[in-house]
Amino acid sequence: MKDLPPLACCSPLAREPLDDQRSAELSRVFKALGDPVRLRILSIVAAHENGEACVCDLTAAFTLSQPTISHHLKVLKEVGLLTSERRASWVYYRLVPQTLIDLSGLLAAPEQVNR
Amino acid sequence: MKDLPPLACCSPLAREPLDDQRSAELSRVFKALGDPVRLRILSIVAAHENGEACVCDLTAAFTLSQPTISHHLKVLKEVGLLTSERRASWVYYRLVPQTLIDLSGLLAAPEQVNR
DNA sequence: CATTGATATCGATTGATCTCGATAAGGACG
DNA sequence: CGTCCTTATCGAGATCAATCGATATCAATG
Repeated sequence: MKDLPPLACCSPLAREPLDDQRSAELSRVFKALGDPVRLRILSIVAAHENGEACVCDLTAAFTLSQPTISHHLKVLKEVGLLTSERRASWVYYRLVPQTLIDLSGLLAAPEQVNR
Repeated sequence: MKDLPPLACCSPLAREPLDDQRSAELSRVFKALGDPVRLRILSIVAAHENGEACVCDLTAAFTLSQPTISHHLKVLKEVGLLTSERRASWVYYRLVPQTLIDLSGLLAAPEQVNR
């Protein structure tokens, strides 16, 4: 039995070679993910009741100051990973699923991700 | 007809709430992706003949200095996104598909990524 | 409308990162 | 073995990012 030919293309990254502008856009989103605090914030928001968490939930989960959490939330919002909604005194954050799906699809094709 | 209940969980991020250590590991990989030059390097390597490219292919694709490209390659290699192999005078880099697949699977479940 | 509680913004500081030129190290080749 | 070519490492300069305390904004409430 012969070996299968190597895949011509192992990642969607290769199908659309990134030009300068696209790589700049994408890198902003990955850079936002490139901080442990921000990753945990996303994880907490995603796992929280109703898929949303207020700032107070988040400050409670870290030993960081409230302005620092607020800063990280702003970064995540600016790149389209989170949205926010004010309800009374509280601001609730939730994931933007499509952004995560887009990134996921860029890194690997769905058929590669079998679990 | 009633609304469907909201998904309990829209991203694998939520299934395994990230602890301190895991978020630190993961953020290192995302941080490596968080630079436009490095994203383009990955893209060029992936799209290159046989899925590999030597450093000279990469320096030719940028206006950056050779030490700068070498630095970015080191960063990508340290987090497991690239491997390298020396053949004669040249060093060839290629993607590590599993790392991309793992990240992809963390951001979105395969069934979310329909294309 | 003054007060209180929740969140955002500002300015400063400290530490990390990108980039480069200079140089070292690894290999081919005459 | 000296030279040349390719790649990696080093050290420095400049820019960027994380964090904090102080303070502003916004909404509820008495």
